[in-house]
Amino acid sequence: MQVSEHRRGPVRSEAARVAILEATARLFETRGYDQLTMEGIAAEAHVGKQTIYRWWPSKSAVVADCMVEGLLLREYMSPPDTGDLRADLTVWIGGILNFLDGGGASLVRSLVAAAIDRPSIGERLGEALGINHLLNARLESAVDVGQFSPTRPTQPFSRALVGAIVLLALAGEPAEPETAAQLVDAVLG
Amino acid sequence: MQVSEHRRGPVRSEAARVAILEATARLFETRGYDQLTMEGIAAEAHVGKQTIYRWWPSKSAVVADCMVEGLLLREYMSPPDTGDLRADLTVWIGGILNFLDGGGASLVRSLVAAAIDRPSIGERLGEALGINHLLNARLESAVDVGQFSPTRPTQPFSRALVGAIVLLALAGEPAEPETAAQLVDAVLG
DNA sequence: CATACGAGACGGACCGTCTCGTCTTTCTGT
DNA sequence: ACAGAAAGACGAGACGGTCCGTCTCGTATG
Repeated sequence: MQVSEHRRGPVRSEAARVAILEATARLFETRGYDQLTMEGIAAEAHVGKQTIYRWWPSKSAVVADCMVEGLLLREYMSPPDTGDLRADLTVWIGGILNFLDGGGASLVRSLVAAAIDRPSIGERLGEALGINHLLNARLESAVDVGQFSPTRPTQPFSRALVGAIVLLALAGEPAEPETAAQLVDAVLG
Repeated sequence: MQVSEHRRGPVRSEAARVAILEATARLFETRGYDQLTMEGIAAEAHVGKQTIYRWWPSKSAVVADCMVEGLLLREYMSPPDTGDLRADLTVWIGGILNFLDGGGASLVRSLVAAAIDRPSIGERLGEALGINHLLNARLESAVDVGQFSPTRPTQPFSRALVGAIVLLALAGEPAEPETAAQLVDAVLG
């Protein structure tokens, strides 16, 4: 029984989809979230506005798909693993703080704004940025070596660490050199 | 040499200032931050738009002053002090999570949105909501009783705890009963 | 022949500025 | 001392501008 899986007519244009996501990522990184407009995306991607609205309900949904596709951030997401948890976390957070001071804070603010606008982005943000995956994996590895107590739940720990970083990004104050080490000392004990 | 401290003409109307802040707080709590408009505030406060723009540069600046005046939140900011740090933090965070589940999450999301729009609100948020003051005081108290290591910096610890709560609010998922205890276990160790 | 596409017109919401006429406070001249 | 002028805050709202989200074209594709 040959059943057509497609309606009649042309299928969704992959070229348009990619062009929209890439244009969004491009504008997002240069202009920030609130300067990002549907009309701007359409123009940048050489696409009709209706083509965006046909597949995404809102600006933040487009941004969310940009993250899922890995077009945003991707770096700064994977803590190193040299066997020394405290040192690894300090280096990792130090790198993130440098990124924040170098203009990354506004990008993070924009991502949080997108997450507020559409809570599902918040989950994707957390997952895509490795709150659960990469950082948790590093913590599990530390448990095996006896550097992290098995009684401490890793997921809430990761949430606290990432939450502190997000608050630092929201505050917008330049981080002191010792901020990373202090944060690690504070949460590791 | 009599030097006048005032320009000529009438002084700023305290009635208008209070009416604007109260109208903002009222609309903010019922409508949320993005539904809050300058024109809506002006109408609700029976005030000309120019009177708002004369004293505040933006919507988020008005919201910031609402917080400074204590017209927003105020509860949920003071952790108890029974002498048992772990229990106190668990109870305190549990109360906040209940508040978030009961509709408070969208209010927090709106406040974070305001903080993004104007970073100075972020600082005021932190200060006014007790990240530094009340929670730090509770931690210092715990240091005196030997329940919190003096080598752990209290300010970054507070930031991590509040950051975790903010992320929970942004995620929008209802909190499990054990979430508060898990978070405390994760950060206290 | 059904449907996605690029392009863009359209009404609506809200922004931030401005311009009214009115009222209140302080300075100036007699 | 006292009238009036000067300055500025006030409520109200008109105005152009930007962006939204919907819609309607004609074209291209399966």
